[in-house]
Amino acid sequence: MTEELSKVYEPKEIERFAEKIWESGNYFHTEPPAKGGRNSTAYTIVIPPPNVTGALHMGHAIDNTLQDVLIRFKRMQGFNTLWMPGTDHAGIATQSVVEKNLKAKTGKTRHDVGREKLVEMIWEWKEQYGNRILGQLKRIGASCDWQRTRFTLDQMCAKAVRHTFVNLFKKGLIYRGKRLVNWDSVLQTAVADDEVVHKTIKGNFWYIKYPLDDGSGFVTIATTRPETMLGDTAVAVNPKDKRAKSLIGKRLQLPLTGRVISIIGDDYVKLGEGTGFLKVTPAHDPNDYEIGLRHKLEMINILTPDGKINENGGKFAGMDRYAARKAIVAELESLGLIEKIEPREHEVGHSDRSGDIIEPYLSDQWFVKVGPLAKNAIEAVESGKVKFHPERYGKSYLDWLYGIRDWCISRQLWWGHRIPIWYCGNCEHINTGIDDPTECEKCKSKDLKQDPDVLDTWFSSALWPHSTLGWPEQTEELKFYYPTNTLVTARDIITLWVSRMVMMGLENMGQVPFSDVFIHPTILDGNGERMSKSKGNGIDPLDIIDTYGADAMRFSLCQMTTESQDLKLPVTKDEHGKNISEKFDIGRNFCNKVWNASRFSMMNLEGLNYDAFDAAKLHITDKWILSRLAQTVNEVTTKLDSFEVSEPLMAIYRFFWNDLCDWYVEWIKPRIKDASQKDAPQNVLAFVLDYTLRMLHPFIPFITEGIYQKLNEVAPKRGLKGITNNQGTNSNNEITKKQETNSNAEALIIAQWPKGLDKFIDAKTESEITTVQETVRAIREIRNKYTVAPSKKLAASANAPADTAKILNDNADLICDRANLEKFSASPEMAKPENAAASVIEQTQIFVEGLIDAQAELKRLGKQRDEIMAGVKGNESKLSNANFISRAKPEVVEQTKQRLAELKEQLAVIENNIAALKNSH
RNA sequence: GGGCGGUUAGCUCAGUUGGCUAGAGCGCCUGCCUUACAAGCAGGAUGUCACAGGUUCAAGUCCUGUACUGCCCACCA
Repeated sequence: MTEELSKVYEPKEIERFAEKIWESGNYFHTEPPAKGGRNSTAYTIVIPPPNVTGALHMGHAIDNTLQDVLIRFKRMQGFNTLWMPGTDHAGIATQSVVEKNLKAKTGKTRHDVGREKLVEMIWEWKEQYGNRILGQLKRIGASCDWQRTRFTLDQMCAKAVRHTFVNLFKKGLIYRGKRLVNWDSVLQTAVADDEVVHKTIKGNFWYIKYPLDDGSGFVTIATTRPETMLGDTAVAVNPKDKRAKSLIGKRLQLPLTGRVISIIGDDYVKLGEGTGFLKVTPAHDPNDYEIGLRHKLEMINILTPDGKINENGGKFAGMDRYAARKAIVAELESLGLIEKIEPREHEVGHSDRSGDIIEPYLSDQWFVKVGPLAKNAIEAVESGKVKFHPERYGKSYLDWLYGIRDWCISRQLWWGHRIPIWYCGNCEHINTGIDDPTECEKCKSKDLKQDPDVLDTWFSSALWPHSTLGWPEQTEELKFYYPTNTLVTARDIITLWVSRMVMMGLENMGQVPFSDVFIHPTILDGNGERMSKSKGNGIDPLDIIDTYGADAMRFSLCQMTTESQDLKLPVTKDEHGKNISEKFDIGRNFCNKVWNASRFSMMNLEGLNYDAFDAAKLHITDKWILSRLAQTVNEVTTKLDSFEVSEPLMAIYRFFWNDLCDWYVEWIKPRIKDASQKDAPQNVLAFVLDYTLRMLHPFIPFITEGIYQKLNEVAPKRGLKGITNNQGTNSNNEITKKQETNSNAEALIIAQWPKGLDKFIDAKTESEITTVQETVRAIREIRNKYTVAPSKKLAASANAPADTAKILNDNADLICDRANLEKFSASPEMAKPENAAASVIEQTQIFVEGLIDAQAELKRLGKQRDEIMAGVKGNESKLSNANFISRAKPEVVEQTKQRLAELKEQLAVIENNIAALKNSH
């Protein structure tokens, strides 16, 4: 990078270069100011900690890119900016991956190796894969404060978890109880409601006859899970059912078990549903459980933790539940007790982690009583203390909280935060403590046994915004960086995670954990399906980075980040088997354009003289590009602040490519080569490039930093002398104090975000240049239509109203330059030369001389006439409508009138030209 | 079953409070290797804004309904 910019843009090279700059300046790291206290100069984001189970995919890429955009934007604005990184231990997910691995390699189960050994193995796994994830984040360009990297299971987080549990337990908000929970028979643990995914599967509806005890017949029940009959303790019927009166209270012989059960009446049974008779299995169905409680029925558990029939299943004991289902159906069939079998599709809960079918299972579990916590979390959003962007996602958050049920937080796993509860061997007392208790609080017995279960992963994730800052210690970090500012995530964890962070943040800190929740689109594959490992449709961001570069990937992802809820990302494989997608072309092409425009600039900034700059000598094109820059800065800043990403990025894109490259750079080429004129364009170019790099930096940090460093070498002293003030620092942050001492900073990452350019906004200049550009385009169009060689110089002229003619004449050199003309002039009296092609813009006729193909000209003009005619008709019909005149806003009516008058004039001119052409034949 | 989205050019998508002839990128067509850039330059073609009603002077935009489609939530045997 010490030589001039290489001819070809090489993303890898510049990525490595920029990384080194950032590392050597330690710019990602930040500390609270010495004087302390949370104030408006802090800006904090905590990363949604990726699970250590695997590698990152494009969903993470977009999530972290957007966080980095915000962080870099705010850092440049001078905030003391902390992006807290880390990973999540992801209890079930990680343990099951390691267990599978163990089984595949050694054939052993977790019980073979034991708790301690298994946990050790998982830690090893975590080291390996956690580091890989952090490596991926670095490649994406994430400017996290890596020195603060946390893990949900590390000492600091563990302390926070322990405190939270003990506090809630002492408040009575955590309790233990025997409840029907979602049981995963593969992982052998309870899982939360939201870890259960419902899938439609094809099953059967089995109609089974239960004989009446008195031999007077039978009732028929219908079920999708026949094996659960082993646990039936009643059959229910709606009391309003016609058959109810004679049957309630009667007794049934439960087939295969010989158990006698009663027929009971319960409103829950819906009339006309099934057979009208409902088998009641309180230990294996949530509704039946409720019925069981109401009627004080016996609850018979028929399953073992690993999903087999237990000793209560008689001769079916020991069979897998699905084998038992078959056997039971077969036996019932042979007994003639199956009335019929109907195929039926129904919703069945599956474990999100193991994929196993969830069984409702009665067991002792720990719960959080969420009512009071949810109430506060609801209030936080309803009062606007926490805002969702886009707003509509606030509704799913609130809906969920309004319907919330107690949260089962215990898991029968080994990987996770162990529940800080000790049972006394001598009395019934349940002990808890922030430190491990050594004796029972009540009877002083030393016979204590810790609860074997661990906590749901989300319990520790819920504390993430404050646990990572050191809570419960009142650290300087906690005081300064909490509450955090923005949480960036996808919509699928609004309930699982966002809501719980709000609950726990309010509970532990008394303050919301963040003020804004930025929900970005979900990335789907080309078929519109969600990416997942099992489907094999996930895309590794490193594939994309290898092919297109990190900046190109970031650009494209940002460009796609609109308010829509999904992003389709069709990919194909290249010859090396890497995923590629033309969606990233826009980013790659743009980065290439930035590279080349910068190369051009560097080549033309040699000898830049800051002190020679004279504001009085600014050319109209200089004023124009500065005005465009100022407008763009304003738009970008406003939109980024309101969580728009695509729009501000595309505003810079248009400015950079269409204004700066297509017009300004071309226009200054002659002046910049002329020693007597070069000072203004050189200084303006350096300034505009500098400020454009600043705006682009949050989106494409590597390439902009690389170029900025080069710019610092080529033009160490820059800015517009006498106009732009050297921008100082507005921060308390030690790092950002290093911000520009002159007009430039030592690194772009800490350069000041552009501001205060409103003085450059110049509507008159912009409108004049627009007139010039339209004229150039009209001439080019004619050239193209006549396939005039680009190198051939032509002569052109224009008939225009006096004011327009003046603008055109004043800028004739600009027009000649961009339309490749040898001469151009305009006046209100200008006549159309013989053999000239003509075009009409507004009140102006453009003539390009020497083009005499009458046929082609007629065709061109005919088309132009049709277009204008359509406009005339549209406006006429509006104006002939009395209601339009009377009801539309006066300025709209006035506009329409003017527009119509203009169009009519143009039409007349074109028709004259057409007539003249025809006559000349 | 409840809730939230989507349907705009061949493809992937923008379109803020209703208001000039509905836009971008890619792809396509024509002409250019013009000393920053062929990953480029100049120009061009392409739309019943899903469908049906309604409100309005005016609807891609607001309202109602329909169709298709995606996601979230949900204990129906």
